[in-house]
Amino acid sequence: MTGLPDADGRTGVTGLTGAPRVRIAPSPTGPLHIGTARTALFNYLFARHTGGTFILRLEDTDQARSSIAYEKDILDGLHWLGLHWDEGPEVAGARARGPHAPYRQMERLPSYAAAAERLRAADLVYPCYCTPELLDADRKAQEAAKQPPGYVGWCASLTPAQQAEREAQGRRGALRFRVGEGVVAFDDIVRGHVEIDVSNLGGDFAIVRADGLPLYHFTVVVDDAAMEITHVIRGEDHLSNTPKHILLFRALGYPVPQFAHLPLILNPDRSKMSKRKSQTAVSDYVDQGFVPEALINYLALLGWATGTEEEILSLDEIAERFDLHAVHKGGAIFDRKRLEWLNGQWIRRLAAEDLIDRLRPFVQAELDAGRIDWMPSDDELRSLLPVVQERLPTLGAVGDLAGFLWVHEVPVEAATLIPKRWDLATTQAGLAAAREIIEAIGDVAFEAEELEPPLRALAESRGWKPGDLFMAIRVAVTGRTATPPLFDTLVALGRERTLRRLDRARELLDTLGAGPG
RNA sequence: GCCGCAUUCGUCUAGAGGCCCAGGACACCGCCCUCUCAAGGCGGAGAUCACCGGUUCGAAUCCGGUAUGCGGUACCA
Repeated sequence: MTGLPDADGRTGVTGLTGAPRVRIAPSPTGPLHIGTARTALFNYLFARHTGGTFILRLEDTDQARSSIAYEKDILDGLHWLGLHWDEGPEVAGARARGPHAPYRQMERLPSYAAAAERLRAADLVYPCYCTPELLDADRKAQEAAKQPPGYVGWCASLTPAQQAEREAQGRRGALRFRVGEGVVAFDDIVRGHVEIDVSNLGGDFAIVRADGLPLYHFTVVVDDAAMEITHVIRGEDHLSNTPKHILLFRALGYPVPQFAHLPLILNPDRSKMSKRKSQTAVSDYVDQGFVPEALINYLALLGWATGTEEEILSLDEIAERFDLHAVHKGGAIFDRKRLEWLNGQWIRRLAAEDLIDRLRPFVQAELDAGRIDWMPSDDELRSLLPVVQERLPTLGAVGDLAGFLWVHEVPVEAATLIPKRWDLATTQAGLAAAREIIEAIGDVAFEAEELEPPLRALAESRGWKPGDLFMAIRVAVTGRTATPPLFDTLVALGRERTLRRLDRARELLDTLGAGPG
């Protein structure tokens, strides 16, 4: 096996001078989050722009919250976005490939144990037997005294004999890292120079739990070193944790990578984007019919700009232009309206066959939900594209836009059937006359160019505004006041169904006329 | 509380001392196109560049302070 890297106690700082190696390290404790996707994107862009390597590593040491279902959601989402990684697990649950495998932390336990042992041998770490209750009481006391909370160090100077005594009682200690004193400084690629005094770190922090499972701050350092990560590109929420990581890199004798902390994506109230206040799951955007091109394009421009006025850019075009130094420092509110606009832009750019392929699952979903009665053929969809493509804000809008074509009967409200400027009698007359004209046009000639002139002529001869006549017909055959262009709609519906729906609408009007009032 | 980070139109942003009494885009409003809805075109409104002081002939851009916001402060990641 390839585990136990650095068990030889390597201490020489070799430096990280080769091609860049970056990683995205999500925890499978929830569905793929927009923020994680953005971090993944920026790592990917940096790797592609610099000819570096992009790695996926799963941080699953929080066994209580991690699950294979979430792992699958994360991998699926990243694949959907087109953010392909060079090393890491391709399929949820499956073994990963790559020179530093495995890429799941629960499969890398021996390496953390070895690293912890090295720190223990150097007395840079010590077992702490404090109970959660004691820790909690300490914290409360500190809060009450307006003191910064932190580990007070009860177990920092236990003698080997005292430790042995506790172990003999069957107590297992967590491992705490001695933070020492001084100031940790680093030059963040996006934030610039940052300095934090070690006294603000909250005391000696735990790197291994009492049950033996390693903790985040520890695993991230051991793995980043083992995987030879050169640039740690992550969310700003980790900025304050960075000194802890640097201390560990040094203690372990590893070269310290470069850091780049990305601005946060915000809720409308400017707090960190959260499930409570925003739609954060990438899968929800997929389900609603956003195309990956648009989400990528949107996310890339959230916290970064090309410096030009280019706005619609593909993943490859963005990678060509990407520069980590140009990333913003301030957080950015997630603006769904702008995402929708971008989505429309990308949908309009799709080739016909591609659009049909992407639309099909959404039409199928309409069928599954019982909102339509049958599946249209690809030919049918293809003939609809000229009038539908520019009207789709999302793929999911297809049912709303054209669903009336694939149902046996369309619900029509009598009230909307009568155009604003018309009354009942005019509408009845209009639909009756229109019906005759439409019926007179044979199946063969049932084309938009054949339908429009005679209907327009009818309106003129009666002194009606064409728009009113067309609106009456529109509502009669679709049940709605907003649809694709009328004549294309009639053609898509076909002569028979158009006539049938006109008849039904006229019957509806007749019952209205016969009713009270 | 402590530590850290941030702050240009409602939103995303351009801007790295004079080209900016601040440009683009989304959203909004109006007009055009038009059978509705979109798309598209044109135009409009919208930012005393958080505030105060300093440096400079000149500051959105440099320095200091203040305010506000956010993040972190776990045997979560």
